[in-house]
Parts: sequence; C-alpha cells; structure tokens
Amino acid sequence: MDTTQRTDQQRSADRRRRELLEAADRVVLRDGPQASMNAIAAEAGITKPILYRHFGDKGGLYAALAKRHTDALLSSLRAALDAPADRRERVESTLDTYLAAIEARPQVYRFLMHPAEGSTGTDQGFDVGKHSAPLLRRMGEDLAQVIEERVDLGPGSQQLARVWGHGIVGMMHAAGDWWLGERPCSRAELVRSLADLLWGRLAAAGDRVGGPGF
Amino acid sequence: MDTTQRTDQQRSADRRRRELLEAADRVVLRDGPQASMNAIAAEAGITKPILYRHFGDKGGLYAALAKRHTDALLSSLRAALDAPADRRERVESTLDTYLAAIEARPQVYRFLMHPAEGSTGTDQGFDVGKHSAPLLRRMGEDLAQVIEERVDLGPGSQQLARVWGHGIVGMMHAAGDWWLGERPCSRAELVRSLADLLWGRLAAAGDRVGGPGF
DNA sequence: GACTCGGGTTACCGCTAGTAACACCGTACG
DNA sequence: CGTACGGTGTTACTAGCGGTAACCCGAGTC
Repeated sequence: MDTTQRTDQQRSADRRRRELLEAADRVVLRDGPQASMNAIAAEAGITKPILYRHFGDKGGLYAALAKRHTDALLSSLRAALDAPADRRERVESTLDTYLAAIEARPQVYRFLMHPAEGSTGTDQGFDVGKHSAPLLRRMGEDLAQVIEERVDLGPGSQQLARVWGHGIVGMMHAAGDWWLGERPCSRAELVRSLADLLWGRLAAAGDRVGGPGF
Repeated sequence: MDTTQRTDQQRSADRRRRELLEAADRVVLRDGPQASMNAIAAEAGITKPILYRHFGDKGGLYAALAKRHTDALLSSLRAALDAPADRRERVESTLDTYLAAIEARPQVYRFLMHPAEGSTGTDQGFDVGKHSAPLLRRMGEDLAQVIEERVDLGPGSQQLARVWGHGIVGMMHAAGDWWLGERPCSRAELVRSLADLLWGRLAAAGDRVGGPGF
C-alpha cells in the first residue's frame, strides 16, 4: 500500500515533470535562452511556485532541459564514433552528425551552448574555468575516451587523448558556429576541410612564396 | 573657437570615458561578468545615468570593455604569429601566448568569453549562430588571414584557410578552457600536445589492438 | 466533523536594466 | 546686472526578473 501509493505519487510527479519540461522546451525554442520562468509557467498552464517545487531554481530547470537534448545528441555522436569503419570515415561521420544536428535545430543548439548562467546566488569567487557549456565538456570527455580506447598513442596516451578530445570538440564547435552564422560552404565541404586539418594538411603544406613582405 | 571648444569637450569626455572603463574593469575583475551597473557606477564614484549617457546600455559598456582586452590580446597573438620562425615554432608560440594570457588573468578571460548578452531588447528572432564571443570570431578571422597569406594551400585556399582559422581557434579555446579548470598538465605539455594534433599525429597513429570488443 | 496533506494560487521581496524629471553651475549675450 | 543655455549630475521612478512566504482548497482518514 504504502509503496504502491508512493509509486503512484512518483509516477504522477514524473508525468507532471515531463509535461513541464515539454512546455519549457516549447518556450525556450520560441523565445531563446532568455525565456522567463513566468512565460514557461504560463505555457504549462500553471504558475511559478510549482515550477520551483519541481526544479528548485531556474538553473535546475535549464539543467534538466539541457540534459535531455545533450543525451540525445551524445548518443548519436557515440553511434557515429563507434561505427565499424576506418578512422577517417568515422571522424567525418561524427563531424557530419554534429553539424547536421546543429543545422537542423539551431535554437536547441544555442540553448545548449549558452545555458543562461544567470544564477543570482553565491557568485562570489565565481568558477573560473569550466564556464563552458556542459555539452562541450561531455563531448570532450566522451571523445577522449574513444580515442584512448581505439588509438595507439604510446606513453602518456591518456593525457594526450584528453587534450585531443577537448581540442577536437572545440574545433568542431567553433567551426560549426561560424559556419552556421555565415554559411560559406556546404556541410560536406566543411566536414572535409576539418578532417583534412586533423589529417595534417597544415603541416604538409608548403610555405607560400612571394607573400607580402616575406 | 567652435572647433577648439569641441575638442576640449571631447577630450574631457574621452578622459571621463577612460576613467569609467577602468572603474568598470575593476568591478568586472572583482565580481565577474555579473557585475551590475549600480556597482560599476558606485566604483566610479558616480551614478547610473552617467554610465548610460556614455555607453548607451550595458551591452555598449561591455562591448567597449571587451574591445580593449580583445585588442591587446589580438596584438600579442599577431606578434607571435608573425615572428620570423618556422611554422611549427610559430604555432607553438601562438598557442603558448594565448594560454599564458588566459592563465595570467582568468577573470578577464571569462569575461571576454561570456559577454553577458542580457539584452532585454528585441530578442525576437534571436541571432542564431554568431552567438560566440566576438573574441573567438576575431581570432578566427585573424588566423585565417595569416594562414591564407603564408601557407600554400592550392585551389580553394581562402575558404580552407577560414575553416581552419576558426577551427584551430576553437581547438585552442576549448582545450585552454578545460585545462584552466582541471590543470591536468603543464602549459608546455598542453602546447606540445595540441601542436602534435595539428601536425597529424592522429592520422599517423596506429589502431589499438585488443581493445574492448574489437 | 475535525484534521492532515499535497497541489495550487496570490501577493509579495529584493534585485536588475533603464529612464524621466529635476537641480546645479559656468558662460555667453542683451 | 540679469537671463537664458548647455553640460553634468542627482533623485526617484518604471517594468520585469528570479525566488518565496503565506494562504487556500479538495481528498482522504480517524
């Protein structure tokens, strides 16, 4: 009885929670990362305090919201990363998966990359470092793990893999962000250019002669 | 007469502006990017409306503030990038310059990378893409220009250079951010690892054998 | 019927960005 | 001398935010 009642309650609470998250999703997609708690509550057809009862504060709601999308994106990236193909193919497919995702739903992307961070709370001694979006960190760690598992890097491989994981993710992110804003080329070209960069074409290219003043 | 008077006024206004910017700098360095206009005005020994008369709105102040630091950092990066040395050396020295800068003044770094963006104004149809810090964009464009000038990339070189410019800057940024938070290794090691990545070590490394399930 | 308890609301606090309206003060002009 | 004026500064305010305390009401229970 007690347990069943508790599960009933919990089930109901979970359903509510999901409904609230979906409402929040709609509002964030419509209004961007600046969506207010009032607006979200209104969209959900209720008022602020119950939002706060469910998620604690705005950060909690946004974290929950971000977690869903992040998990979804990470799992599709994992699939591309773990495919049975050679390395270059896997790299290109992973890049393309990421870029296709941000291209398809740019608002979600923007929300994930810029999680409001308006916390009015204890901002004293603010977190220097780790200010990036959690999505970037998680992608970096994931990629590091895959590199460490599958690439033979010799001594110091773990540390090297982590540096590379975060570095490659950052490369992908910044290039994707720029590309999304300017659209200077097709997605396939971008993927190819980035893979070429990772494949050492920068090191292999010759110096340009007759440049200005050199 | 008229002109001299105007210059007098302008000079005075410029001095005021500089004073205000320095006060704002102190506050931002102390309180992080969440520094309020009230706090900045108090630090400068004046009240809010003056700040607004000088900078329009918070975005304007932050933009002016960011521009100073950004210009300073960009010029030192330029110096490293333009040094008369071979490419690998220049790359390492540029990476090191950037990392040393963010290591030396992490609060400034954080401010530059996360420019508040609280604009309450017309957020309808918010700028998707170009949401990154302007510093990243400018670094990317600068690097692209240097690559285009000095590296022979064959046909399509301009576009390739831009992709690489933004990509490399993103790599540097993400790795630097992660490194600043966790400090998993020395700066020199980080520089070396990133340069190795750019030099194609990922492509050159062999597959790891005996991995889990593979 | 009294009593609790979970879901919901109203009404508020303290804060923020931003602004309108007023006050002071040196200066040119009649 | 008086007076109108532009620049510099202030006080006092609005609108809206995140967050919360206090209350309210219906359902189940003894």
